Amino acid sequence: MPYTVEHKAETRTRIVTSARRLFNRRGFSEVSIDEIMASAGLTRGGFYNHFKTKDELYAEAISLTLECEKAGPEGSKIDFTLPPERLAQIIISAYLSDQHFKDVEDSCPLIALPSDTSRGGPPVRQAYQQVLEAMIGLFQASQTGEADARQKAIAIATMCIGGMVLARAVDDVQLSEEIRDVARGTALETGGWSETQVVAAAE
Amino acid sequence: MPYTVEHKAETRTRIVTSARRLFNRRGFSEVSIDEIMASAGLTRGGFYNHFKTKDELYAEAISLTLECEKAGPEGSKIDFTLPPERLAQIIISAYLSDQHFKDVEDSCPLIALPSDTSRGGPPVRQAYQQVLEAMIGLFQASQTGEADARQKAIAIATMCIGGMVLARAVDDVQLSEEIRDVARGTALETGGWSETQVVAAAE
DNA sequence: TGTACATCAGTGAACGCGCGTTCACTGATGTAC
DNA sequence: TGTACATCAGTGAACGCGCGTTCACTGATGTAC
Repeated sequence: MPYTVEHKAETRTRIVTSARRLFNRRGFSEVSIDEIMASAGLTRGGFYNHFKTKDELYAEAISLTLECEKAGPEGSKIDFTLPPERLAQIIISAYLSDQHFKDVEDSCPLIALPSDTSRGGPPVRQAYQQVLEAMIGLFQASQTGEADARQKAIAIATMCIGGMVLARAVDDVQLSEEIRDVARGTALETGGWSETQVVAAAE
Repeated sequence: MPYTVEHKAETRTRIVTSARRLFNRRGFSEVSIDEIMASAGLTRGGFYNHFKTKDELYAEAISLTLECEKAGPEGSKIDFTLPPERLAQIIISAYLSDQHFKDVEDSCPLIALPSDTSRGGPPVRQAYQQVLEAMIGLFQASQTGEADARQKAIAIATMCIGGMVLARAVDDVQLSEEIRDVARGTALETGGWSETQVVAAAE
């Protein structure tokens, strides 16, 4: 048996990672297999040793987020062992941060690809849902004791994702910031925290 | 001068309307000029009598919403002469309604095309921003007297659009409804209204 | 330990297809006489 | 009022191009002897 199983798995992951970055920037249909493979250091034809069709990639590109780190941008090394309440506050801030806003390629696919996902088949949508549920679960864990913990978690997630989606679509940088500021404030307030609290926690 | 100016303007509008519906369903890049023209009852070549490139259509397709009716789905004839506070409540409910959720083609482009817009040039983004600002302005008008009227308006808009974007991307219908319910409740609460109030107002 | 071999990940030319755009044309129309 | 004409909205064949996918191949590798 030539080449190890690990070798093939590694190559496959490299393809999915390249695809995720390109999809985040330009969407599913505007990225060609040629580009994905070249970006992974491979050539066109080899793609079909790993995937049956291009569509098969979509779901995997979105799910990739779950395997590496739950939410938040690549660069920000968030400590997921923190107590849930503090973790939630930090994630809200990181999610709506300037860094995450600008880092399109490595950003959360929930922000970059909702429209593409809406138009996709069940596999992509299920992957999207799974990542979203993970995010909701994270916020829900910060609301222990609250009767409407899940509702609050959903509201916070909607604020974070919705705020970033709008901030990215708009042309004016100032409006973009304004939306993110409001989203951050509202999300924190919904969670029962004030903005100053988070700043203090970050120090 | 053969054919009236109105005739050409009408045809142009017909093309943009067809494009808007197709874009809403499948996104900018997945719709061909052939399809748009056929859907408008015309043939391929004529397109370039009205537009220089395909890109020119994107902004116009999004702006179209402003000219016809401000926000809300095509079917729901919303009375924009109502007092701002009641109008806002009705719009929130209509925006997150089952009808608007299912009517993809005639839905608000803010929901259907945020990802496509993010990847587009300044004209599309400006058009998107204009429609968003109109929606924010509408909610802001319902908050007269409030010091943070604009912030509240932005939060409500983010909830409405973000909620619908997520509801459309997710695979499970129940989760989809759950998100819209939470978004509706939170948006109304942010505006200072209760759910029951709106139901009463609708009767 | 060294070698011959079978496997299969990766290559790159080739395929058919549909796209955005161009262009020579046609024919419905408003206008000048 | 009736007609000949100029205009230009709309037509549809044609263009070059890049896409997703296929396929015969190649050559690096782990394994059997």
